[in-house]
Amino acid sequence: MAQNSNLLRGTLDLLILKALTWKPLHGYGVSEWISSVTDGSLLMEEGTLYPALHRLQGKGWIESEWGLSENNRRAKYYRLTREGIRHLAVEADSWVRYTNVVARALALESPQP
Amino acid sequence: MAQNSNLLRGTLDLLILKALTWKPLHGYGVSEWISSVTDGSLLMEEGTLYPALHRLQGKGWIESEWGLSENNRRAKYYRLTREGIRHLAVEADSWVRYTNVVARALALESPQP
DNA sequence: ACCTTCCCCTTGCGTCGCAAGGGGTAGGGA
DNA sequence: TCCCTACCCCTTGCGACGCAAGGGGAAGGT
Repeated sequence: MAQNSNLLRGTLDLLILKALTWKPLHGYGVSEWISSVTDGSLLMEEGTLYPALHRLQGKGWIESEWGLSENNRRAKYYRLTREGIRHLAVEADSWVRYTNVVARALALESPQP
Repeated sequence: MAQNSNLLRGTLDLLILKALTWKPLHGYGVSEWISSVTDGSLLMEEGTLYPALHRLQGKGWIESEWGLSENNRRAKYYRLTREGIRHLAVEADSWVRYTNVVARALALESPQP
């Protein structure tokens, strides 16, 4: 999948929040999760990911805590806040409705071959 | 539908190009088409639309010609170029694949209520 | 004469993905 | 021992672009 930043823009927060619904993850883990659930087709640059995490924390949707990773490394673990859970639901719903509208528009039959 | 510019970003070009698959339209007509096929749920600001049209023309995907509207007004009509048609197909396909991947990720069952 | 609708445009601003840099540590292999 | 890879965090500069807020002008009705 070509890296289309315009597409990512509408789903980045969504994907990160969704990743954290299972358990607290560090940034690296989030990026691994995203890569895995998209069959490696979606790569997230670190220069995209980390600022995004800080942004989400600034909005109060996630909170962080330093800890130790499974590989015995210093890592910052992020967890969803109650507000983050709520926001994820709202934004996911809005995303689904929006994409449905667009999909319907694109599916309209145009004239000519 | 809340005006989420992050979502629009990935679909604006797509919607404009799709609108022009029927027949040449002026900017105002494009915005009317989009509003109509989305049941009025997607409003496009003029400060968004016109620069977008110029951008698409710059890429060679559409071309323009001054004419007279049905209301007897001076209007610039845009039409798809051959390249524009090709690009629309490619981008639409990429959009569908991308949204499918994301939809699948969002549909994964998270633990906890 | 005015007002609404139609139709075009630009500037300034803020957001944000990305490329390109930076740094540091753990563990294994040469 | 030394290096190399994998892991893990971060920032700066830049460009792209949606949007709010401005602008202008002409047609048709009241």
